[in-house]
Amino acid sequence: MGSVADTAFPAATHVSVAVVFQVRDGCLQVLAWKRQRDPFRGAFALPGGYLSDDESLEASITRHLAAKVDVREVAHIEQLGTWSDPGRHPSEWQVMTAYLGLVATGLDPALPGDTTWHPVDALPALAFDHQAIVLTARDRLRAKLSYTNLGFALAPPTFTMSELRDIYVVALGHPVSATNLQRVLVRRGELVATGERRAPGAVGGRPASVFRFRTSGLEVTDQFAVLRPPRPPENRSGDGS
Amino acid sequence: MGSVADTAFPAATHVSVAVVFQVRDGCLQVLAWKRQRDPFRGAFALPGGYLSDDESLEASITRHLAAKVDVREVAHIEQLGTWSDPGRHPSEWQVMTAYLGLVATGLDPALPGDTTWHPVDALPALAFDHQAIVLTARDRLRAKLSYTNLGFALAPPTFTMSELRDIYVVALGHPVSATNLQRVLVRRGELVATGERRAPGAVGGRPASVFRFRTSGLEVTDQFAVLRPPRPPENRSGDGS
DNA sequence: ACAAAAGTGTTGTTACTACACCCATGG
DNA sequence: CCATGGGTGTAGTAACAACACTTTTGT
Repeated sequence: MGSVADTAFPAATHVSVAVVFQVRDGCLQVLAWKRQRDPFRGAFALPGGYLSDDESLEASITRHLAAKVDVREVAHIEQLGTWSDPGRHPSEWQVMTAYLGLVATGLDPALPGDTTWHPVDALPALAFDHQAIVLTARDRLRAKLSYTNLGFALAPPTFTMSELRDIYVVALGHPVSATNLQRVLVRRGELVATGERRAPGAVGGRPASVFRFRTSGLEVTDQFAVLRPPRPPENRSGDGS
Repeated sequence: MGSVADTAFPAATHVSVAVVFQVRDGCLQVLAWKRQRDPFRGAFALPGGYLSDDESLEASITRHLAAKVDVREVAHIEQLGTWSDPGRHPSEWQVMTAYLGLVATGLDPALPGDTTWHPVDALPALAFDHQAIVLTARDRLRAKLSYTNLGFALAPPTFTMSELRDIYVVALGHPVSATNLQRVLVRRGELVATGERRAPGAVGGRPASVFRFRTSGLEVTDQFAVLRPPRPPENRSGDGS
């Protein structure tokens, strides 16, 4: 790939890590485990580890994540980026590829003793450059909630609009109207009503309609926010809708 | 970072490559060089090469790019992603991080003999998985032209709206109105008028105003395409702009 | 005068937000 | 019968696209 003068150097080690988010207890939380060894003994770190022989990064992060959480409960995972500052690890030349993973609200995966959820708004000291990675992951999540159907990975299989609204509020960090959220997501085709209704709570109130996401795979629902291509010059009468 | 069972494996080699785009001769072109050696002898490949000791990926791609083009003429560069399929290189276990680079229209950098521009719409056979990388890069460029000021990296220092329109048409692949493009970019604060005017061509026509981009660094200009946070209840008169 | 290119004014549309008001249930 | 939460209807708005029309030049 390089020119003739290039030869393979003693290669950097490559690790994969994952920022796994879940909305639980009313706040956005991230999975981290407590290091027992130097460097950063006692600090929390993101789950991950070394890339193995003949393994893709996707396979690597899935394998390492499986040691911390049941990966069947991770509804979505995507590559965030690769960090390669030579000084990012104190004693090793290490390149890191980070992933964003999402677990639906309501699940409570079994975790090993060293692993816990931490509110993103009140993070403990994190090892290496992991804090910056977490914030990058949160930015990615917030952006994609706006223009994709990524909510499917944060929400339980079915939900009322109030429940979904609460999830969006926590993930986005700003108020969201359940009324308008419903209309936006239904119009985009992300959400469909199941026809069921949820019984009201002890204090009364009208029973809420139950919704689900139409698909459980990532779809871009608003690709061209601006500068969209011109519509083909259809005749506007007699459209088949 | 990993658990106790993890040890460093014989590490994959890591290469960086760049998809360098320029709008030239009325189409979007990408920089590639012709391989003289196996594998893929005779095919074209993206510029790039091995990661060196104590070097970040950004430094690496800049260094390798410098062998093919004057990097001072690359107006913008950003990480695209990392490809790690074990089978992507026929004889070596190789992880690749790809970058997107942009060169402004009008420049004509000196290139080595093995390196040429290729229209993205008529690519020759590319080595490895480089064709997929080029298409990913084009998608990224098209998306970011819509919601950021990334046009600054494709346009010359100053330009008329017709010239800028032609660049956007080629990069986006669909018609763009110069009239509306001006209003959108000026309203967003991306574009400012220099006050100069460009003399009309031989066939006449009104002289065109000359514009420039306000900044030459990436800025997100339309962060919340949807689900934007509610406006704070300001009094709408007397804003300080 | 006329063609060509640039620029302005204006209307229409989409996809939202905002908010008043109505509906269904439990105590 | 009324508080509570859910849902509907509708007005307001930002940011576009579309297009007719006007301005400024060269021949």
